[in-house]
Amino acid sequence: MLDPSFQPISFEPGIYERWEENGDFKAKSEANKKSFLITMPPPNVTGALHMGHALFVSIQDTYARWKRMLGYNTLWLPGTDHAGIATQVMVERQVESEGSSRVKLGREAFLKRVWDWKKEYGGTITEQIRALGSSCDWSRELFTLDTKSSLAVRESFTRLYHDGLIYRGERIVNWSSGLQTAISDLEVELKPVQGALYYLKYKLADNSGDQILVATTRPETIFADVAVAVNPEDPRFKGFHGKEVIVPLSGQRVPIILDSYVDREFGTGALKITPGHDANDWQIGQRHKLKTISCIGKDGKLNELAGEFAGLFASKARKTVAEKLVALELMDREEKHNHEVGFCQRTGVVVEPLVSMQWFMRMEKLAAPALQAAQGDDPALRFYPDYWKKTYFEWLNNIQDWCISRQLWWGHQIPAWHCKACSKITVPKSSQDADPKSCVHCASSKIEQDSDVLDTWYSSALWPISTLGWPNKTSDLEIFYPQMKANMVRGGQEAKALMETGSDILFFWVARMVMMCTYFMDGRLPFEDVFLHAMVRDDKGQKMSKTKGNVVDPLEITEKHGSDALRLTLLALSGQGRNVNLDLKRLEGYKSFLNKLWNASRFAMMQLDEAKIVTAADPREHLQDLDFVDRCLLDSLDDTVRKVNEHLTQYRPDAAFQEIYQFSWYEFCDWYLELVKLKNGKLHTLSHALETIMRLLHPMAPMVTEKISSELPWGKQGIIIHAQYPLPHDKKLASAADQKKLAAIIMAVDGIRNFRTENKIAPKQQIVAFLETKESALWQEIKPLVMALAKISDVQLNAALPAGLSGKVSNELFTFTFPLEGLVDKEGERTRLRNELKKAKADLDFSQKRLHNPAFLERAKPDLVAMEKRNADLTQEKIKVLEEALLKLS
RNA sequence: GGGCAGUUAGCUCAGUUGGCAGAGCGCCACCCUUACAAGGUGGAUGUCGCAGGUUCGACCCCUGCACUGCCCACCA
Repeated sequence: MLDPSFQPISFEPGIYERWEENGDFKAKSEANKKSFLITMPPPNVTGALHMGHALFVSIQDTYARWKRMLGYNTLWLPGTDHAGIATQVMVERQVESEGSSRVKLGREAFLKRVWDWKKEYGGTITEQIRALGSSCDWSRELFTLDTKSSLAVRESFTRLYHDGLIYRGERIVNWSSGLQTAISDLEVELKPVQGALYYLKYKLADNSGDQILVATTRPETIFADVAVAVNPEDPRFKGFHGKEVIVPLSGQRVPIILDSYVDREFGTGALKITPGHDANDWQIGQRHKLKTISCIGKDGKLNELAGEFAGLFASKARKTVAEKLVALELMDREEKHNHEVGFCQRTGVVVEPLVSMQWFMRMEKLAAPALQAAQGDDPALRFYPDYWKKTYFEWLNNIQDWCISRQLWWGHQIPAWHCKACSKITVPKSSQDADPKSCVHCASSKIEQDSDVLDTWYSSALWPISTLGWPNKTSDLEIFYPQMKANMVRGGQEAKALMETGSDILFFWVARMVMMCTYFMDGRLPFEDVFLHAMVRDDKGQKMSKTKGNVVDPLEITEKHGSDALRLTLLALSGQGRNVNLDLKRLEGYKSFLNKLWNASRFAMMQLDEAKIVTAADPREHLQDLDFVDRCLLDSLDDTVRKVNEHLTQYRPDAAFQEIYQFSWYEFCDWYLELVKLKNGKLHTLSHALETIMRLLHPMAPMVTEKISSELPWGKQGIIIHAQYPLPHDKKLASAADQKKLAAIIMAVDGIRNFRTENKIAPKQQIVAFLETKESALWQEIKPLVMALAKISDVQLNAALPAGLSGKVSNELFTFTFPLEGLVDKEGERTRLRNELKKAKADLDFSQKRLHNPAFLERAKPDLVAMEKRNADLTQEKIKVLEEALLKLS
C-alpha cells in the first residue's frame, strides 16, 4: 500500500538500485529487433552535476524510456570525458599546493597523478547522473581515454594522416600563454575592450622626409613588422607604391605593399603588416611571400628583437613602447578605440596569435558530406528546433582548418614519430600497427613520439563510433549504428539514433561528429535526429554562476522534492526557445501534480480493492460493462495517448507532458474520480486509466510511476520499465449522445456551483431546485450525479415555479430555479444575474457582428457560420431567461 | 558588420493547419466534502513589443521598426 504522504526521498534510491541490479537498462545484443541509440554527451570527469546535466538527463532518459517501452532495443550509452585542459589544470593546482609542479614531476609521474585522481573521484558525476533516474546502460560505459577510445583515435588519426587530411605545419594559431598551449578558434572568446589606436610615423627610406601614418592597436608588435600595406586604389598613396619605409624604433626597412584587404576608410588607410602576431597579417604575408618574424614568445613576453623592451609582457610593453614612441616623436597621436579582443575561454587570459608548429585537420573535404546531409527538402539529418540548421550551415560553409594539437600531457598523445636524423615524420599505417621503432624514411632508430596531445574534442568527435567499438567490427556497431547515409533522403524513416545535447556545442561537437563519423563509416551518419536543448538560466534569465550565487544544485532539489519533480520541471520549461529559466515555483507546482497522482492512485487502489479488481486490461474487451462516463473518459484518454506520442515524435516533450498533466488532473481526478464515487459501475475503466497514466508518464517521471505501479494489484517491481507504451486506438467509444450527457452534467454542475458561490450559499447547504427542460429523459439519467455533485436535495421536474424570491441557472439544456426565500437576500442573486447578463450580451454582440457581416457569411467556413447562428439563438434565449428573472427580483 | 532566437496575466512559460487568449505560482472569497490543505469550489487579472499590410477574420501569415539575449565575423 502507498504511504499516505508522498515523500520521494523515501523510495527513490531503492528503486534505482533495483533497476540497475536487474539489468533493466541493458541493451540487447540481438540484431533482429528494431533498435534505438542515444549516445550520452560525456560529462567531464572532473565535473559536478549541474542543471545542464539534469536537463539533458531529463530529455534523454525520457526518449530512452519511451523508445524502450515502444519495443525498441534501446541503448543509451553513457561515458565521461577526460577534458584535457580542465583536468590537467586541476591536478596541476593540486600538485602545486604540495610545493611540487607538473614539470618537476615529469610527464609520466604527473600522468599517474591524474589517473589516480580519476580513479578516486571520476565516479562522482556518474553517481549523480544515476540519482536522476537515468536508464543508461552502465555496462557499456566508456571513458574517452579508455583503450576502446584510444584505439578509435589511433585508427582515425593514422587514416586521416595518410589520406592527407591531417597535416603538420607552421601556422599562426591562438596561443594561450596561461595554458601554454595552442587552442582552436572555437576556444577563443571575443570580448569588447576599450583600447587605444596609436598613429605611428613610418618614415620613407628614401630620405625624402615623407612619412606614412599607420594606425595600430598594438605598437608593441612593431618589432615584427615586415611591411606596410595600402589599398592599391587609394589615391593618397599612389606616390608611395614600390617604396620602402623605416619601422619606428626597430629601424627596419620594410616595403610598402598593395593589398585590397586594406580598408581605406579605417585609420589612416595604411596598415602595418605583422604576420607573426596577427592572423590577417599572416594571410597577407602569405599572399605577398613575406617572411614571418616574432617579437613575442610563447611565454607572452617580448624577445630580443624588442631590444630594450625584451622581457616585458606584451600587455605591459604596449604602454612602455608607446611612451618611447612619443618621446622620440614617432607618434602622431593616440585615440580611444573600442575593439574585440580574443580571450582564452578556459583561463580568461588574452589570446596571443603566434606562429608555431602545430597539427591541423583539413576540414573542407570533411564538411561537404556533413552539409549535404542536412540539405534538401527531405534531408537525412534533421535538427530540432529546425532553426539550428541554418547556424550549422553557416559554420560549415566557412569552416577553417582545425588546430588539433595541444601542448598538454593529459590526453591522447599524437601517434606520430619524429626522426632526429632526417626530421621526417613516421605515422603507423593503422591502429593495428605497433609503435614504430624506426623512421620509415631513413630507417634511423632515433625516433621520438610527438609530445603533443590531441584536442579533447578530437576524441569526442569519434564518440558515437568509439563507444560502439569501432574500428573493430562489433555487434554493437552492427546493431545500433544507423544505415542512413549523408547523401540519402530521409523518406519518412524514423531515427535509429538521436543526438541530444546543448546548443552551445553544435560546432564543438555535433558538427565534428557528423564529419568524422560519416567519413569513417562510408558516409553513414552517426545519428539522423539532432535535438538541441536550451541553456538553463535562473528564474530571471541570468546565467547561473558561482560568483552571482544563483546556482541551483540539482541534487539539493532532488533530495528535497524528488528527481521526478525536477525532471518534469525541466521538461516543461524546455520549449522552443534558447533559454530554460528555472523557476522553483514551477517546480513546486509539478511536485504538487505528483502528489495529486499519488493520492488519486491511493484512492483508486482502495476502490479497486473493494471491487476486487486485479487487472488493468483494456475495457474495450468488455464493452457491456461500460457506461457513458467510462466511454467518454476512455476516448479522452485515447486522445491524450495520441497527442503524447505525437509530441514526443516531434521532440516536444514539454507539450507531451502538458497533455498528461491536463488529462490526469482536470479530467481523471476532477471529474472521473468524483463520478466514480457516485456511480455503481464496474471499475475496469478506472484500473485501465490509472495504469495508462502511469505508463504515459513513466519516461518523464520514472521513479514515482514505478513506485505507484508496483503497488497496484496487478503490478510488481520493475515491470513498468518494460511495459508497452500506450498507443492510440482507431475507434472512438462514446456516441454523440454519450458526449452530450457528460457535457450536460458538467454544464449543470458548474452553473450551480457558481450560483452557490455568488449567493454565498455554504457548500454544505443542501438546496432544492425546480427544473424546466425539454430533455427530461436525459435528465433522468444524469439526475443523481448532478444532484450529488451540486448538493441538491430535491428536484421538481417541470413543475409550477415557487412564489417569492428565487434564483435561476440557465444553460442550453436546463433552466434551474432555486427558491431563495429565507436563504439569502436578493441583492446577491441580482448582482450575479447582472454579471451573467452582461457576459451573455457581450457574447450575443460578438455573434451578431459576425452574422451581420455579409463577407463573413459568404467567405467563412459553413460550419463556423452555422455554429455562430446557433450560438446567437442560444444566447438570445438565455438573455430572455435572465432578464425575466431579474425583473422578478426588482 | 552579418545571422539566430525571444518579446503573451504581477512572475515563469504554453498557444502546430488563422475562427471570441491558456497553465503553474501569486492574488481574492468560501470550504479540513474520509484520495489529496502539496487539496477542493468559485472568482479577478491581458491595447498578445510597436507600426503597417494580407484576410470575412491575425497572438498566429507578410513587411518595417524597437528592445533583450545568444552566435558568427579579418576593420588594424
